[in-house]
Amino acid sequence: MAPCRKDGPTKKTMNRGAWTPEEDQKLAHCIQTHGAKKWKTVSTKSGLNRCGKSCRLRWLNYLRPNIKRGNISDEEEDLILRLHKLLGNRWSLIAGRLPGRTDNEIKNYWNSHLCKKASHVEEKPETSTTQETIVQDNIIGGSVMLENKDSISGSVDSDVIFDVNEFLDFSNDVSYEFDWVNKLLEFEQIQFPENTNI
DNA sequence: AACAGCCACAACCGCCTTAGT
DNA sequence: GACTAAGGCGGTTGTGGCTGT
Repeated sequence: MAPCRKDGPTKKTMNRGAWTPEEDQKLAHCIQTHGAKKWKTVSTKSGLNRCGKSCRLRWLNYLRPNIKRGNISDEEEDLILRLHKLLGNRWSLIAGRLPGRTDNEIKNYWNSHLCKKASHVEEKPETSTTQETIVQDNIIGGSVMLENKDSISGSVDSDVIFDVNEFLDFSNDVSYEFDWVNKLLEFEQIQFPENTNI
């Protein structure tokens, strides 16, 4: 969609750039009243000369409660690497598995830190892109069917089936639970035992 | 001390999807 | 079903701070 629509303030008259503490305060106050969904309403009622998208971004990335900033742990980093391998640049999905982290933060972290790391890993021979293709090919139609691929593993003796909707449904996860991660890592180890030491 | 280059990150842009009419 | 407004997402850019020369 267009960033800011014709009705209301135009691009030229809108506030842009860094947010001030006063703006943050106004935004937080307005969201308390109107909720963090109706961004058009929030942007107009708050008196901020910002478009709804800008308000949304500011809230989601900085003002939202329970946000973790900085200090991405080794565990989280490893998780990001693995998830990126599995999901690609689906930052919102990846962020959904890291409580308190935002897609923007993860995206930035990836671009500035992990991108190099990942490409370095890929330079090594035997790091298969085939497996990625297989995983992606299998995430179709609401379920993930991971079949026994002799050419890759040869040691798997049964099909593994995930419900991708369940797998990617992050709505119920509040705490830092690793059940799903374990599931993923187990799968990785079964399918690609040679590639578990990222 | 001054400058250049690099890096990290906040914010913006534009496309796509979804919801409402 | 067509149209419009709004939300969501990923890519990109701008800028401030840090580091090396």
